[in-house]
Amino acid sequence: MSELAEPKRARGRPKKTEGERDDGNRRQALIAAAAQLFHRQGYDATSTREIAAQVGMQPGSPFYHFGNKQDLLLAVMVEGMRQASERQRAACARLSGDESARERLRVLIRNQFDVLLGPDSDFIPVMLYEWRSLSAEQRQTITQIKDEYEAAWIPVLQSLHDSGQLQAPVALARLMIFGALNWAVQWYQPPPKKTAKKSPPRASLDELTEAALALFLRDPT
Amino acid sequence: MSELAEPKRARGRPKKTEGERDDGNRRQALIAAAAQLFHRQGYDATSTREIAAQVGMQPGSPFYHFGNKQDLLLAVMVEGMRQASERQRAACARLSGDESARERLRVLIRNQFDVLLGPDSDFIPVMLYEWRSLSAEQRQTITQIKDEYEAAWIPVLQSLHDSGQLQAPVALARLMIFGALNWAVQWYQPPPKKTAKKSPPRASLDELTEAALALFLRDPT
DNA sequence: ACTTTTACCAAGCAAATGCTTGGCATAAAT
DNA sequence: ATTTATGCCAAGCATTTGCTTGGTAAAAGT
Repeated sequence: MSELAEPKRARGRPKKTEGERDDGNRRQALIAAAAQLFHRQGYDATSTREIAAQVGMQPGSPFYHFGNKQDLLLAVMVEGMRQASERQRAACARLSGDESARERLRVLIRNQFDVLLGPDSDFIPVMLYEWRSLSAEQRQTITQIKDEYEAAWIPVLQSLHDSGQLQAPVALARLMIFGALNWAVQWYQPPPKKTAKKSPPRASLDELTEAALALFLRDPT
Repeated sequence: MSELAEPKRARGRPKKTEGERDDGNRRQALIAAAAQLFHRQGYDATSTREIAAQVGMQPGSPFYHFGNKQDLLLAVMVEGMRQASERQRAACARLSGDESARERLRVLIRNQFDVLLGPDSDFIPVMLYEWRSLSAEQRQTITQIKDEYEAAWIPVLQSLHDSGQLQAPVALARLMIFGALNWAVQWYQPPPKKTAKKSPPRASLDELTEAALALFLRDPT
């Protein structure tokens, strides 16, 4: 029956003296598992036991890495914003510099869809739809990061507004555009790779991006 | 001390023989209280005890009116959709008939903002942001009602698309427009009545409506 | 006057959940 | 070789939570 001699996972990793080599990848595994489950079921509907089981831990073990469940949620969101910001920076850096404002908006929107709907993107949806579960000061923490992320949109929108391609006031336009994009989490289903018959036509992220541009922007002059 | 002779609330209402006169207004009180608390704190974060206390009941009493907590949530959503549909019907009926498509969209958007952000409008936000907590068949129930509600938008959008005022494909445009509007629940704060100094300028629902129209539509040639 | 129905209270149960505590095995540090 | 720090297990505690059950006061029906 009970063979207590399984090839147990390596235990007892010490502190890392030489520059964070191979640091807490168990902690990262917890964050990833939590992101997935929080996304699928919601924060309150997901127990810490479930998260522990997903990474092969015992029910109490996650609390070695995180003081409480809320801290784990915050970690998911911070990790998500870190990834999103990095991607956005990279995507913008890929622009040669003299692109049109319309083109720069296209890049921002496409990146947002990627972060929201792409593969392994559970983090940002969790941030968008579970942030009521944070404490007041935790909320302040991620609000700060989020504002920084969204700041990159303002000059682009302002430029489009000045050239007449965007008519609504910039502040409200930004909020509504984010709404239109973020809401996609609620309805988007990725197109099947092997196109089965009878499946309703589903749009790709590129098609979504074009539709969004067509919805928000007028023709340049 | 314990005076057990308080003027206890009338109890023992029988079945209504004559056409539903004064029917279950305690049940309605429960639905309203649940809507408010679900809206403020979320479904999972609100206990049935809290709802009971809000209407002056004992912890177990709500289960006389509703079989379980999920049924109460469903009742909130159904009630919300009933109100929203009725308002939308009334607003559309108020149109003289030969209005422009743009004008008809304005009415729809304005009504949506009313339902989302107006006073005593906790029902629809609950429906939008808590429907993960429903069972599969409950979800089907409100999906049906919601589709009916949203159906009124399609001919208007189609007409705008045909006339070139709306460029994006109608199906995607509808989803994105609803996203832009529904997302307002996350950020909108009504403008203060007595305009205190130092308060950031906050838009009225009319201003939101105009901004939305300016964002989505082009000039009608 | 009587029965029945309605709407609720009083009390509590069983399960789930967040979190704690003490200990142990492994690996790094000395 | 010894010590120390780390990462996790095993077990459980305390609270919360959805929900149940038996009883009961008041109104409606007869």
